[in-house]
Amino acid sequence: MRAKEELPECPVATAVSLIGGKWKLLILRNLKERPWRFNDIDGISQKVLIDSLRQMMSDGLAYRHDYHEQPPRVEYGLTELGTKMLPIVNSLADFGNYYKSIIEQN
Amino acid sequence: MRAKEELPECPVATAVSLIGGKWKLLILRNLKERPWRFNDIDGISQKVLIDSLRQMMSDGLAYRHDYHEQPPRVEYGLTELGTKMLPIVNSLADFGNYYKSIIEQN
DNA sequence: CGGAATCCATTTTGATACTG
DNA sequence: CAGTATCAAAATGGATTCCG
Repeated sequence: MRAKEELPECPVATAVSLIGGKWKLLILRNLKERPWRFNDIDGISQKVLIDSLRQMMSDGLAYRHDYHEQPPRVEYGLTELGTKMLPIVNSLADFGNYYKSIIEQN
Repeated sequence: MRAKEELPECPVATAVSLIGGKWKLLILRNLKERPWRFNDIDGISQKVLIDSLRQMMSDGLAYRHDYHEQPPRVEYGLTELGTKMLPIVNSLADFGNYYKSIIEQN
């Protein structure tokens, strides 16, 4: 979790600081569907994926569970706090669909 | 407006492609309040501001009105399509407020 | 498999000075 | 005031190699 002092005053800016960056919203979209195993996201590289996940974990939005198996198996998912972000994903999806429908009319 | 072919299939990815980047959501937050004149946004530089606004205009989300006065006066605002993004800003604000309230409890 | 660690290229962002 | 132009700095992205 962030320290209070690091957060902007504006709530929108606070949220942006948590899910900004090129990929976090898409990661969120995937985590929403199901806790999931490494790999399998669009065109994101391993480095960027793991970096993003670690930030989300340190912000209290995602968790990681290691099954301690061989071969390795881990699982990522949203914490309860993380699930509170789902309305953001939904409003993005709504707008995306609307935008696409407008585009297609023309 | 974007061409259909440039848009990702996923609606979330579509929305992210429109409001991604470090500043667009904050610009959207400001445009929401009122059509407004240049300058006066947090710590954003003129260059980034104008670059972002131009992208938003070319995507059909924002408009620019030039009053053709001396000294120059222009006004930026959201198009009707742009206002359809406001639920995104609202969900961000809701989450931001929630996150801050959690932080303060600890 | 699920990473970690490097190294580097590209993209974004930002600071400053200048113009009509 | 509302921008341009230029350049520097920083964030981000990606490829590759290595490890338990």
